[in-house]
Amino acid sequence: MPKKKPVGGRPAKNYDPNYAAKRPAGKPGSRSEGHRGFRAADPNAPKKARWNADERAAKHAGRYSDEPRAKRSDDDRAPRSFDRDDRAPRRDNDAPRSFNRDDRAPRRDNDAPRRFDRDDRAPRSFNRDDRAPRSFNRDDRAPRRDNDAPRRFDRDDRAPRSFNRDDRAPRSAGRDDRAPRSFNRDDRAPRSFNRDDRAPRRDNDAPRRFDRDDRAPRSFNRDDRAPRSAGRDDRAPRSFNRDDRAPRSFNRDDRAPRRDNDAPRSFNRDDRAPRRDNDAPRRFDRDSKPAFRDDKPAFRDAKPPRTFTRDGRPENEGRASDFYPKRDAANRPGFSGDEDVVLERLEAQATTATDVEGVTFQDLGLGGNISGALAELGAASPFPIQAATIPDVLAGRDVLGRGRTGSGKTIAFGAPLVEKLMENGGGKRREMGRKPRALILAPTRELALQIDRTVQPIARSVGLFTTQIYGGVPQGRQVGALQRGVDIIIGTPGRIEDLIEQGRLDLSEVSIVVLDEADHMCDLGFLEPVQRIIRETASGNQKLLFSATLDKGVAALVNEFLQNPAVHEVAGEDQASSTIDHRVLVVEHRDKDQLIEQLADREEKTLIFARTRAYAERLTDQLEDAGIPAVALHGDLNQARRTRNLEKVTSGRVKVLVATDVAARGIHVDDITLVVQADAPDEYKTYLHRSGRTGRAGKEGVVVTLIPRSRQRRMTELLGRAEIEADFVEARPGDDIIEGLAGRMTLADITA
DNA sequence: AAAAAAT
Repeated sequence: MPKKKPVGGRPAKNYDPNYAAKRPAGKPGSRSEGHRGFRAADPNAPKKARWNADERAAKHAGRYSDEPRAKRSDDDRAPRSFDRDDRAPRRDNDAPRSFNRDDRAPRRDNDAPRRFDRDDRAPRSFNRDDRAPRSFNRDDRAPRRDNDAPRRFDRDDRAPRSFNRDDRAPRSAGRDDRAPRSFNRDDRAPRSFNRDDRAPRRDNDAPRRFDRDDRAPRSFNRDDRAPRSAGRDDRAPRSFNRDDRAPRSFNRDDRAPRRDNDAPRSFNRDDRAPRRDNDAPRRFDRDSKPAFRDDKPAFRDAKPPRTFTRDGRPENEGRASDFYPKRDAANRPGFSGDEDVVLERLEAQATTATDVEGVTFQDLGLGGNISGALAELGAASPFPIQAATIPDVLAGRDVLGRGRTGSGKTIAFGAPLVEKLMENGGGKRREMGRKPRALILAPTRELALQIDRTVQPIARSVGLFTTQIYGGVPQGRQVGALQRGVDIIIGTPGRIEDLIEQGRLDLSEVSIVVLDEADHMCDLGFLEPVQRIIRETASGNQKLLFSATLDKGVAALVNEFLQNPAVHEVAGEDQASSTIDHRVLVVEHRDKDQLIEQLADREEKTLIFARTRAYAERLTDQLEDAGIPAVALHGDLNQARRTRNLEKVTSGRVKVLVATDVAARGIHVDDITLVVQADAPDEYKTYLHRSGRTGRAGKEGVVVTLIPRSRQRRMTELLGRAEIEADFVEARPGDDIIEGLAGRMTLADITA
């Protein structure tokens, strides 16, 4: 029950210019001279009472126990619980905001907060890529607060939503397309907060708000195991290309000298030096990772795995390749390459398309139900990576698999995983509260969802159940599914750890662990949670690690958890066989936004990558303001909007998606024909994953990277590591090359 | 810098 600005009749004090004169005697007034409520402090007033320790303790009694709480002024915020079921007690994104409302309520009687709020957002528009982006870092608000230790108020301040409350009702009422989804209450409430408070900023926000808010997401309620959401995600790409190499040079010792001389800015070979400081911890961490050690047989002794055929066909002799290509120049001792790390050679079994001809999923050892489910998903016959890894997975081996983006990795681990569970499942099937027996970890929620869309129908075909465990949504439904009993968990690390700590998730019977985007899961920030989670599972169980850019980074996990893994990759997947056209535009910084606008102004789907959430958000606003419908995808959005925005692009209702690297890996959206990197990536692997969002299923795609002149050298090196050839062209807004890339001119004519 | 849990 938000406070409302009074309408007509009796004006509240803050709306009454004459209030100061009418103010009841004896009540305190403002101490600010010049404020209309100003009243000089009374020198004879009694000293203000202070809490002593006991009183304070009494006041807080019950707050952290079952004992009823002391009555607090904000207890009336309870109402939010009545429109949601499983979220009432503790949960989720909007909970903090509700606190916020109450804390702010006293201030909200006038319009001041709104102005502050706008001020808070203003810095964003100045955000260049190098600015601290996060809106809740607001030093400018600090002076206003004198009472609150907890930082989280900061965050809360930013969503002064009570106006929006008012906005919201009329909005949703007038909207047909929302009604059918009204069962999705969980998603709705959180949604309105963030967005709405931005409204004041714009003059023409109405159409845009429609764009963003009018649809409930659909993917949340998937814990229920509706078997029908046949995943279209994983099947598309049937091309046999390989997109990436893993080589990384290993020496970074040169960075100290470079960092020291900040002064000679003009001599910087690239613009990287000034940023170095940020990287330090991470690089340190990487360097400190266990290098490949000869005494660890895991990688060095990886034996050529069994052939994928079961009918006695000859083994693939002589196909073994270097899993990690040599980078001779960088490999020499003493050579200081750049920050990338060269990987130890690793024998991997390479499978080619011809090896797979005529092979069926049943040949590989999958049962009829599963093969049928795969066919329904559009996978009539196995891709090379699937043919390569499925037999080894069925044989119970640990497997490392590398296949280019969109080569069918999800089925490569998902299908045999289900087969194994079914074979071993026996009597426990469908038992209430049974413990999960397989775990699939992914780095982002969207990817976890997408994996589930593929794995769930396969699992259901043999009577197994999956559930998603990821953050940003109420946990009640997830916990409920666990209590009923599931076989396969698909999720992200944070919520999984959370539920383990709460005692609601027991992984002790997990016999298969899958890490999708395994190299990424070994990056700083992911590695440790992942290690902790894996340690919760049955020791010695089967591990499957997959990624398009699987590299040395996974050694930390391999050495601890894997035993004699089979290592597979797909041969012939080089950039020459790719369907992607790579371009680098050398641009003036001041032209960048306009160029992006011109590139995005096209009929087909465009994906724009920005380095920060703030920049992604700003670009989205800018495109919208220019009349180009666009949606954003980044971690500052609540999960409901993330899902909804992605769905808008998947369905084609919006053609432009502006994302951070949350969308770089694994996400499949049909028919993205242009990827624009508004900021160049720092790592070649990121480049490969981002560009892998286009050119899928053998279709053509274009990747455009915008860089400043100062970054040319660094970009050249990155492309070298990625083994990508790309033209560098200087470009200004309106140039033919821009028109060509956007499809308004024929690109061939321009470049020919 | 981003991502991944909330609070």
